[in-house]
Amino acid sequence: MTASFEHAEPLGRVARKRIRRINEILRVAAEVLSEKGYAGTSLEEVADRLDLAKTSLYHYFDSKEALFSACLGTPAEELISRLTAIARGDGSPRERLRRLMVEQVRFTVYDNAELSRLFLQHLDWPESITRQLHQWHDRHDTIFKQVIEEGMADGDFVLADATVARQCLLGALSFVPFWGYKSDGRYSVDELVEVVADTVLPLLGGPDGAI
Amino acid sequence: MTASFEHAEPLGRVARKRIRRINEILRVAAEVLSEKGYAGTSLEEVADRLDLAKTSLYHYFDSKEALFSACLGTPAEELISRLTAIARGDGSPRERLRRLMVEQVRFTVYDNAELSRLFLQHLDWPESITRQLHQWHDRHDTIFKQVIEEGMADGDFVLADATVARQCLLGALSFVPFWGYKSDGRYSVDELVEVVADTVLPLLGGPDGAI
Amino acid sequence: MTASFEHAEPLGRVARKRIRRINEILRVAAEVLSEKGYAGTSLEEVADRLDLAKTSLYHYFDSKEALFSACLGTPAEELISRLTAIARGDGSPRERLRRLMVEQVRFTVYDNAELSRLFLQHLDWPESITRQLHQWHDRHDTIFKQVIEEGMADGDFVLADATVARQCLLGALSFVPFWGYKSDGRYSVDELVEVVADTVLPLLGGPDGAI
Amino acid sequence: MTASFEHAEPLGRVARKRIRRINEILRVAAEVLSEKGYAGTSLEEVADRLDLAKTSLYHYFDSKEALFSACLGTPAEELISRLTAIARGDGSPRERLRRLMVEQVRFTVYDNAELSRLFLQHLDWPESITRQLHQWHDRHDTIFKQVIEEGMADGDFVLADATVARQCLLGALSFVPFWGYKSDGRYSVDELVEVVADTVLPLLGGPDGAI
DNA sequence: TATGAATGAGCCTTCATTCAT
DNA sequence: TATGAATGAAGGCTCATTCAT
Repeated sequence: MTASFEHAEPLGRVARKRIRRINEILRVAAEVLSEKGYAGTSLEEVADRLDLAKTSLYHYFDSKEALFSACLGTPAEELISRLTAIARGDGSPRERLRRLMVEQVRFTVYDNAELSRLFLQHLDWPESITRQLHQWHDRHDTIFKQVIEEGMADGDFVLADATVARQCLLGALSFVPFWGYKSDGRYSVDELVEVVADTVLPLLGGPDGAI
Repeated sequence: MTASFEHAEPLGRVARKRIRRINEILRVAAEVLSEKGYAGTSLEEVADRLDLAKTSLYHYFDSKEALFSACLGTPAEELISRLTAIARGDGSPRERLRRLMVEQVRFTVYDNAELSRLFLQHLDWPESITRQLHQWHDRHDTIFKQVIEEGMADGDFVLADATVARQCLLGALSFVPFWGYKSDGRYSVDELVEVVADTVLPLLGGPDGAI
Repeated sequence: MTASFEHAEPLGRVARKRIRRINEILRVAAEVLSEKGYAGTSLEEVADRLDLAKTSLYHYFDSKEALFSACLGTPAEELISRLTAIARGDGSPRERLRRLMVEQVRFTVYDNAELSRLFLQHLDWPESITRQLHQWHDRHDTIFKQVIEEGMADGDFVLADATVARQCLLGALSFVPFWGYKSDGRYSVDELVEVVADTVLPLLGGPDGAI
Repeated sequence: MTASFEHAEPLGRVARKRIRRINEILRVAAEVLSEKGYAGTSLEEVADRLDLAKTSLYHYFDSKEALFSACLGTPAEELISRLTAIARGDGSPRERLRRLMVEQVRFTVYDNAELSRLFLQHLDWPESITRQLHQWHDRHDTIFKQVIEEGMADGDFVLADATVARQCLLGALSFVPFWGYKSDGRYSVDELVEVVADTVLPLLGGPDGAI
C-alpha cells in the first residue's frame, strides 16, 4: 500500500508508469506544501493541480500524512546521501567541510528551494513527521560534526566550543533559502554557493588564509 | 473593537482590568501558537486554557487573525525597540554590533523562546500577517545593516560582501532557538549569549583579536 | 462534554432547556436508528429531522458513537431498572417471573417498539457499543436467572436445564417486537402482554394450573 | 451477468470452475457479512480475503446488493427446502413439528451459525433484500403454521391462541444462535438440538408426556 | 478473467464566526 | 462581560462503481 518510488529490480511497464505518476504527485504536493505548509494544504488543492479527483490520491498514498511524509523524505534522504559521500571522500577536513557547505547550499537553494524551508519548522506537522524530521536533523548534524572533529584533531580547526561553532555554521547555511523572499539575483547560483562558503568558513578558526 | 494593549493616558479601573485580561489572553495564545502553529491552533484551545468560552475571545479580538497578529506584534515590536536603542547608543560599531547580537540571542532564547521560532516560518500564516512579518524582518535587518555599514566605513569590518555576511550572521543567530529540541544545558543563558556572540563575530572579518 | 440527561439536583432554566433539547435529539436519533441501523444512519438525517444543522449535534454529543450510545443506554437502563424493582418486589417467584415477562413485553413492544429490535443485533455497532450491549445483556439475563433459581429452590419450577429454559423464554419474549412487520392488531397491548406471558410460562414446568 | 449458482444440466469445465469460484466468493462474503453486517462490510474486505482485486468481484455479481442477496438466499432456500421435506414427510404432527424444530436449530446453530443471525435484523439492508427476507420469513412461518394446524385438528395440540404460540416457539428457536457470544459448551450440537426441542415443545400444550 | 485507475457521492468531524440572552 | 446555540465552509477519508487494458 505504501507508495514506494524506487526499486533496484527491473520493472514492468505498468510499474514504471505508476512510479512516474507517484513522482509527479510528489512533485506537485511538494510545491503546494512549500506554499501553504502542512495544515494549510488540502488534498483537494494538490489533486486540482494534477487535474485529478481528490480521492484518486488515495490510490497512491494511504493518507495525507503518508503523502507529505514521502514529500519530505525524498529530498531529505537525497541530501543526506550526497553529504555522506562527500564527508567520506578525499581531501583534508577543511576541504571536505567546504564541499559539504557548497553542496548543502546548492541543494537547498537550487535543487529544493522551497522544500528546504520546511525543515526548519517543526510545528504544524503531525507527530510521526516530526519524529522523522528530528532523525534527519540528527543524521545531518552528525555528518558535519564528524568532519569538524577530524579537522580539530588535525589542528586545522581551532575552536573554543565545537558544538556552538557547528550550530552557528549550520544556522547560517540553513537560512540561505530564506534570504530572498525577494531575491535580488546578484550572483548565479554557482557563485552564490562559493561566496557563502567562503563567508562562513571563518567560523571554524584556524590559520589565516587557509585553503 | 480592535484590541489595544497599550495606552499613554491614565486609565480607569475597568480599562486597566481589560488590559490585564488582554495580556493574559495574548500570553496564552502565544503559548499555544508556539506549540501548534497558526493553522494548527484553534480558538477553542486558547479559550480552554483560559477557562473561557470560545466566543468570549471575540470581546477582545475581532478574529483569529487579529488575535495572533497581536501575539506576534507585541514581542516583535519589543525586540525591534530594544535593538534600535542599542544601535543608536554609544560605542564603536563593533561594540554595538556585539551588543545587538547579545540582545537578539537573549531575547529569542530566553525572553521569547518559542515565539521566536514562529518568525522564521512565513508559510501557514494568513496574508496580512505575512505582510507584517516581512515588515518586521525588514526593520530588523536594517538595524543590523546600518551598524555594519558604519563599521565598514570605519574600516573596522572588512567584508567582501556585506549583505551575504549579514545574512549569514543573522541566520546563525536566528537558528539558536532551534538548537535545543534536546537542550544540553552546558551554559547558563548569560554565558551562552556571550559564547554565541564571540563565535559569530569573526564573520565580520577585520583585525584579529578585535574587541 | 458528555451529555448527561439526568440529575438529582435542581437545575437552572438553561440547564433544563438543554436537557429537554438533548432528550428531543435522543428521541429522533432513536427513531432514525431503528429505521436504518447504526451504519446506515447519518448524522445529517438526524439533524434534518430536527430542523438542525448537522454540526449542531456536536454541541450535545461528542461523536456519532456517543450519540447513539446514549440512545441505547437510556432505554436499556430504564428497562433494567424496572425489572430489577419487580424482581426484588413481593410475590412468589412464579408471580414475579410472570410480572417480569409482562413488563419486558410491554416495554419492548409498547414503550420502545423499535429500539428494542436493536438490542439483538450486535453486528454493525462500533466496538464500544458492542461492549455495552453485552453488559446490558448480562445484567438483564441475571435478573431473570435469579428469580428462576428462587423458584427452583422452592420446587415450584421444575426444569431439566434451567439455562436452556431461560434462554428459550427470553428468546420468545425478545422476538415479540419482530412479530409484526405487519401487525395484525388482534389484541390491545395490555391484552397481548398477558397472552404472551401465559403462553410462555409453561416453559418453566411445575404443577399444572399454577398461578 | 447475474450469478447463478446452480444448474440442472451438465456443465463444461469452464462453467464448473466458475461455479466453484462463485461458491467460494459466497462463502467468504457470508463470513464477512456475519462479522460486520451489511453496511459495515466493504467489497474491498471480501476481495482481500479472497486475494482478489475488488473490481474482479464484478465479474461474478452485478453489485454489492446482488452479492449479499445471493449470500442470504443460498442458506435460506436450503433451510426452507429441508423443512418442507420434513413437514410433508411421515409421522404425527407432533413428531413432525419436533423434527422441524430439531432441523431448524441444527441448521442455524451448526450449519450456518453466523448467517442465521442476519435473518433477524431487517434494518440496515437495502430495500430489495428486505423484501426477500420478508418472503422467506413468510414461507418459513407457513411451514410451521400448517403442521401446527394439523396437530390442532387432531386434538393433539391444545392452544388458546395458535399464532401467539407459534411466534413464541419460533422466537425461542431463533434465538439459539445468539445464546453463546460466550458459549459454554455443555452439550454437543446433537444433544443441544434435542434439549432445546424438548424444552420448547410444552409451548404447544396437549397431553402431558406426549411423545 | 483480472485488475489498476479514476471518480462522485457521502460521511464524520473541526472550526471560525454570528446571534441572542 | 460572558456564553450557549447554531451554522456554513471545508477537510480527510471510505466506498461502490465504471472503464480501459
